[in-house]
Amino acid sequence: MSDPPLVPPHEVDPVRLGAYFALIEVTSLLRHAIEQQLHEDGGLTFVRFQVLMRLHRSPTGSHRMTDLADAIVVSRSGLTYQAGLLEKAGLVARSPSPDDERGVTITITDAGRALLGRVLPGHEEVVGDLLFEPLSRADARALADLLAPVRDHMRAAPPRSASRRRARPTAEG
Amino acid sequence: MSDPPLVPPHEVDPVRLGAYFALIEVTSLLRHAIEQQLHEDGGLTFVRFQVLMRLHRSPTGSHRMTDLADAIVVSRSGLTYQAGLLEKAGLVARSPSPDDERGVTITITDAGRALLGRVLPGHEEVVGDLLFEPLSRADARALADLLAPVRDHMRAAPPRSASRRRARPTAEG
DNA sequence: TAGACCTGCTTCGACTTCGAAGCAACTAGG
DNA sequence: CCTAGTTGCTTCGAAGTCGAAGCAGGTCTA
Repeated sequence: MSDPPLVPPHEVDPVRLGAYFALIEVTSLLRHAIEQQLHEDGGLTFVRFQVLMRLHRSPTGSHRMTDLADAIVVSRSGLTYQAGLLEKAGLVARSPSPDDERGVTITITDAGRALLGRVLPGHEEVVGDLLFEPLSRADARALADLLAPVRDHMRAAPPRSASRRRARPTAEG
Repeated sequence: MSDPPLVPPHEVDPVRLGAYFALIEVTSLLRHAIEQQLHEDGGLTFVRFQVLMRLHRSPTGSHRMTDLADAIVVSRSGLTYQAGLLEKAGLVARSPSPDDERGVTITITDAGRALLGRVLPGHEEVVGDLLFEPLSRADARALADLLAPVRDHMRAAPPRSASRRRARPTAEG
């Protein structure tokens, strides 16, 4: 008798819990719907779509591989794989970076932009219907204003397993 | 000359765009950090963690497979796979549902709850540090209040490729 | 009760994803 | 110029994910 509790009881802020759960659930559902639309309308996955979008929105139409991987939050090897597929499909081109021989620059092609043109309307429709339908203009702005600092904070935070686990306020610089 | 533009120019609400991008980026980064912490602290993936959490928070400690798959937004086959792993590890048990012979009820074990107990502190730390650090209490509440209706709307929406693509207001019932 | 249909779960094959290891090219210090 | 260490990308094997197909168990209608 009197076993220690399997999950030590601790009070979790229910407001935070609700925000966290809703965030995970909303993006899971949204991503799922987006994947489906992209697949139907253009044979794309969300990752490949993000690659094309980032390149398309870049002034030069291109990026270094590593920068792109960080931007869309995917592993380097994962991006290599997807870039290979996109290249085989003629949607991007890869070339050695001019300044650094080991670097690879990935560039969107006209075919890539054309595919985006075919896929974007449906994409906007899905996002509009699912994410923004229940949100007023002010709500959308509020959401953006809440998430922007969070994103900046996460980007600034030690990218991977640095610190953590030693949250004690030590005197290290 | 005068080729048609590859991507037809259309005005996208920059506020919506910012909210959408920030949402995707924030959850991608958050999920990445969470996966890492769960793996280090308990050899769990996020999906397996979600399974255990849902079961743990259920009054009976159990769920039907299909309901659980819908709840955590994963395919049925995917859940079957993960449930197999969790069962092999002794963290859950599967049994035929009492009312419906083809249904399978999955139940968390004491070992499953114990593992949660070991993993949850680190989990809360990561979520707190990354997601909520830049947010005030009021911000967290605002975020939850914004996302709750979105979640409800998404849950209510036709789960998969229904309607869409015929957004034109036709006279069909 | 029979037949047709539907549902819940699992199996299967294809694809995606990751981290570790490998390789080429930069950089620093002598 | 060497050597050592670092950085950028790819290859490789292991694991996770999905949808389609399969199968057993329900449900409906006559």
